Amino acid sequence: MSSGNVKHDLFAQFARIGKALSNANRLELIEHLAQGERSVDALALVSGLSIANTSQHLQQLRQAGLVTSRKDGQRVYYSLSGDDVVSLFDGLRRVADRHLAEVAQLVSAYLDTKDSLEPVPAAELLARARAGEITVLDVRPPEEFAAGHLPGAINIPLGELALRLGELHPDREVVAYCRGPYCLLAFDAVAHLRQRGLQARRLEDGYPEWKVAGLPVESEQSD
Amino acid sequence: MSSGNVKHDLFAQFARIGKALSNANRLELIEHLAQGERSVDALALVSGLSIANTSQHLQQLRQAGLVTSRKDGQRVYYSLSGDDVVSLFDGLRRVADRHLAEVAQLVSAYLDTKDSLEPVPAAELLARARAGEITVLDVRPPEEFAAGHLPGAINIPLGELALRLGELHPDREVVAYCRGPYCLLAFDAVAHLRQRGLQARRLEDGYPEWKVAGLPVESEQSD
DNA sequence: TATATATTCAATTGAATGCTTGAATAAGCT
DNA sequence: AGCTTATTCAAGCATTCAATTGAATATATA
Repeated sequence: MSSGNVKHDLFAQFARIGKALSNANRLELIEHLAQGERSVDALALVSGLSIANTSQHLQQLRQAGLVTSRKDGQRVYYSLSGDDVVSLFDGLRRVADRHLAEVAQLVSAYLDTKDSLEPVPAAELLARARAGEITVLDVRPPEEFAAGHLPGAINIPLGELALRLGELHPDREVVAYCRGPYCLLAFDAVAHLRQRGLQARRLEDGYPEWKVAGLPVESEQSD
Repeated sequence: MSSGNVKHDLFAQFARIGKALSNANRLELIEHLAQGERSVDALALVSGLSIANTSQHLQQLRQAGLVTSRKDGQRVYYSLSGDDVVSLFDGLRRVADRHLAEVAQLVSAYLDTKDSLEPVPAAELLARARAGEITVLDVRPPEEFAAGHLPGAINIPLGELALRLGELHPDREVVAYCRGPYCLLAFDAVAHLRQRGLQARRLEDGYPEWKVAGLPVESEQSD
């Protein structure tokens, strides 16, 4: 009995975390937080939830130990409570990928519709970027950007795109890229930008392919 | 919008898995299944749930893609759908360990009460085992047992203990051990056996310590 | 001191969850 | 064919959840 109770209590604690992961909106918040500390209203904006609702979900995540918060001035910043949360989220994604048929369907549908976005070949990007006709957008995290990126590219991670639209020239076509041809970040970015009325396409490949092809790159140091 | 919907749908799928992990009883079922394929009634027995309730939880786990089932004769055997489920569960446990104060409290309370179980020193176990006064019980998984175990030990993984009590001599004291001094399997086994009215204590250390101390071991090959 | 801004709290509503109970399948056994 | 065992299905009840709404705290700015 004593062992049984403690064990069950322990599982009940684990279940609190499972419960925190049992809602799509909370998972979306976690994904945004995986890119760094965010305030409540920034999270509400990117997730499309009301402020109050966002706040309440964040509190549930905090009670489950998945996020922490700090108050600075009149706003509260939330962040993931550790890298283990990221890998837990990854584990969730991986299991879903492998064992839920619905996920495979969604992903393939996703990629299909995206092919209608007419990707830009590397040579075309290079020529038009040199001519100043396009904005080259790198949607990877800053660390990866710093390690190397396309010449003249500006770096706005996908999660910050909604907040930093002002940094893009409104009349110039945007060409987005990320890690590789199947990296979803660039798809998302293009879809997002088009929604906002900008002209946007994605690079046919990603940064690694570009580099391997011997095309010019920049890194923070060489700048 | 299109991107937003697909993305949200994708998260909704991930959330299904989170939901499956949001209940203590389901987590307990997963833990048992991590030790191998089990029938519904075996799971109901070890988890203390009603048959119908167990069946329903298992169906939820199956719908979330975490377990699969096969029918053999008149019974249905469930098993985890992959190793990724085990590591997902591990991730859950790890996050809980690190970020939930309640878990730390429970675990320390657990270990405290267990110290009242007066662990058996290695030398005493060796002497009394040779004299045939005690049953030496290894509660680790069969693979680990096969790789090496204490001389004369019998192997009943913790999850099977409830089902295989009959294999233990009812009047002989049982000394249980597992991986190490903080391995909870042996604690659980002792608590469980005492509940069932057997005399039981645990070895002070675990198998690795025993082996390192130069005490005699057996393995399946040398048998 | 008044007035925004950012966040949280509290109350409410409709839907979902966990568990129980009793009936319905379905596969052996005699 | 009957009987037993193992599992699933279906209905019902108390509890919990997600989201909305409007009010309540803080913290800044004028």
